[in-house]
Amino acid sequence: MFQLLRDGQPRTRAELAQLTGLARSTVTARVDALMRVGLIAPVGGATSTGGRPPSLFALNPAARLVVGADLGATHALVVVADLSGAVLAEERAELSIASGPDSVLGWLCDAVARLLQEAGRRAADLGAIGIGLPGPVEHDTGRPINPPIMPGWDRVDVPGLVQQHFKVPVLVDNDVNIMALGEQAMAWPETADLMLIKVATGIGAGIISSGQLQRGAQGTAGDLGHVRVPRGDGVACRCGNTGCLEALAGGPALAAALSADGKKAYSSQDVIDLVRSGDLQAIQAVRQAGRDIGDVLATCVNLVNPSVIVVGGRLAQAGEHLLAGIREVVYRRSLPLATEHLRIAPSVAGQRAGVLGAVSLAIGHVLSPEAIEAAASA
Amino acid sequence: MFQLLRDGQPRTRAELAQLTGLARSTVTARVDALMRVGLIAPVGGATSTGGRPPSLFALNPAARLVVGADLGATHALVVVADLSGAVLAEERAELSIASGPDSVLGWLCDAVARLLQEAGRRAADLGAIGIGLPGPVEHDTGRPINPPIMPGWDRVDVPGLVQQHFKVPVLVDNDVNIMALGEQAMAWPETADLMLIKVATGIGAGIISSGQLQRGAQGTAGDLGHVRVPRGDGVACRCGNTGCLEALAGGPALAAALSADGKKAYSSQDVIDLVRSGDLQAIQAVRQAGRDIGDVLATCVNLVNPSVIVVGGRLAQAGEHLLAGIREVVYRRSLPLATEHLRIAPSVAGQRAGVLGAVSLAIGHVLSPEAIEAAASA
DNA sequence: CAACTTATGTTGGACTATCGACAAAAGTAT
DNA sequence: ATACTTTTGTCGATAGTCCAACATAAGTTG
Repeated sequence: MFQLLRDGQPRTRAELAQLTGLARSTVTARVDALMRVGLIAPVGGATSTGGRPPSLFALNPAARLVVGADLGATHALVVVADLSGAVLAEERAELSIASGPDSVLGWLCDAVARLLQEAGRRAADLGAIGIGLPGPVEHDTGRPINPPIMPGWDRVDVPGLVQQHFKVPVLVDNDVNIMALGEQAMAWPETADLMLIKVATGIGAGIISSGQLQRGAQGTAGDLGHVRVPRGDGVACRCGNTGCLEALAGGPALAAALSADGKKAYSSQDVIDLVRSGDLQAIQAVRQAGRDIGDVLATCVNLVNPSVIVVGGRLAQAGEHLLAGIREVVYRRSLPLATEHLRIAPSVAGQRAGVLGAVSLAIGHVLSPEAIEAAASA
Repeated sequence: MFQLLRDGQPRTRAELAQLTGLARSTVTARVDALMRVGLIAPVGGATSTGGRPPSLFALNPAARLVVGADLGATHALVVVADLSGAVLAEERAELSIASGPDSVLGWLCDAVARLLQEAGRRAADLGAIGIGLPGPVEHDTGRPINPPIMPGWDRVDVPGLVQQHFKVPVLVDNDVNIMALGEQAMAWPETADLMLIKVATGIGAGIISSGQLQRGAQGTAGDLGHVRVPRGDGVACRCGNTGCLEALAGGPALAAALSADGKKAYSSQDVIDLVRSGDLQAIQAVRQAGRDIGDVLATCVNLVNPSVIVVGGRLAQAGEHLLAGIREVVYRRSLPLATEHLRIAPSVAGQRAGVLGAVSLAIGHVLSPEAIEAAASA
């Protein structure tokens, strides 16, 4: 019943009675309980229609706080947000994930403490913490599993470490997965089948199907970086194989290709700068990268049949060129049935997709029926 | 609580009380209710351990019947089964799906009536009907959507037509999806992430992820037949595109390739016969088809990270050659993380996978908590 | 056969959820 | 101001679920 109020839309008791089919008195009782806990709050401004004006109330976003953290390979972003997903305070740091769990999570906990103070709230107001990590994660336990770029993190009990400082549920997931959640929360709330493609140093996909994040048997679902593409024959990849998508269309690969042509491009950012400055070669390279990615995505579209593909990650910020390349191939190669209603759109959240997804994950936990039940009965 | 008995394993009241944490008296009450409805029945043979011997009981498979139907392009198979999935009677027919819904579903209903009689049961014992169709289906409504090889079926209300004869829930799904369900029920009951590949005239995948069948936004998920493969450059496909997997590794494609070499191969069956007779060229062709399919599957494995891939469909009956080709490429091309615990296995159910999946779908509906609740309160 | 052990059946009561009806509140229309 | 309308608050009645304790049944063990 409370789930009706999750959207944050104000309702009246009479409306709820109508929607749930319960008696008005029952609705009143439950509303009272939720009000006492503070999860819902009255909101003024109800106009009478000839009688006593109804009293509106809605989810109280300030009832609890959540933390969202996006820990990347070389940088980290942490925010404190309310239950509506509005960011109250944030902190960014250049921080190498390779410095290990103790160092990184230590910084994280310190940052959370600072952000709470900045927001003028206390640790007791925290409802949950969501964390995104750049590698495979066993979501049920919150442990990274054989992460390639996170030395020292293998099977570390991340929730346990964080809970030494904050005694709240800690939800950990892959960074691409939480980006997918973030984009869905921001831009596609009605879409149950969404696929997010992150194109940066690596290339990965986060899949939301039937409204549920698909993590796969070992939590490695969506790893598209090392799929073989025909055009890549013979190109060596850091993974040891050849012909990987990442070795062809990843940021470092593009930079290398351009610098071989005499351009000054050593990083993904340089590639983007070149594109923005109108460099034709760079534009062509990015567009071709889009085509290569599209080649793989065409298969993915046929396989999972999403209704939206969101393209995010650093390289997606190089204008429409990447998107154009992807669209070009996907719409040509995928089945008409699957592409008929398929939209391919740029990321809305951009660099904040990850952290917003972590927030969304945490909010989802705080507002889950079980958590609400526990809060209301306590 | 009833869900504990779904597995069919006999339990005692005391065991159930232990497992559910409920009081023994509560368990007794519920057990009585289920017994009155007939859904569970006593099963003898309990040995005492020093006191009064416990009375065992378990799901009563005979309580309800279900119908499973696998309607293929040119043939149809219908069975009546009990709640354990045991087939009580079956009927097969050479029947073209292209003869239209009225004709095909008419035959289906007649066949069900005959099978019920054969099993000595009445229509009132029916709990649900599961149907598999060779094309995309909108599962919620049971309507085929733009099916390529089912003229006259577009958006037809299949459940409605069947329910004119049998007033029970009718569940419709894609044939590959129900094959996946069938294999899971038969051979991999513990596996939550399973992918079934059907290799026959067409090539398709049924994906079960986190225990749930993935149907995609329009119900076309798993359509791998028209993915482009590098080796297929220039080969025309019936879909109008070129380089499709199906045009290279589908049954007709293999037959055509072999007959171009002077072999007598006009159908998928001929190819299988050649392989079984030890024809080297045919074996090589099938193995190469396996490699081509493996090429696509490698991408799929990285994307959905299943723990089992089951290879079924007509061409999978040509011994281990197809499987060998698939394994060869998948284990080379997919990420070590994803293949570490991946098993690639032949179909156990074979030609009956589809119909058993339809049975499984129907049983799942009959034994769902809602259906049980409704039955117990009635 | 008597004592003991284990499992099942039964009963009355506590607790909760929900409803329907009535009373009160807070406006509008005349 | 008065009547009317619409919404909200309160209270007792009812049904359903679950439990704890007791009584009974059906074996084993000495």
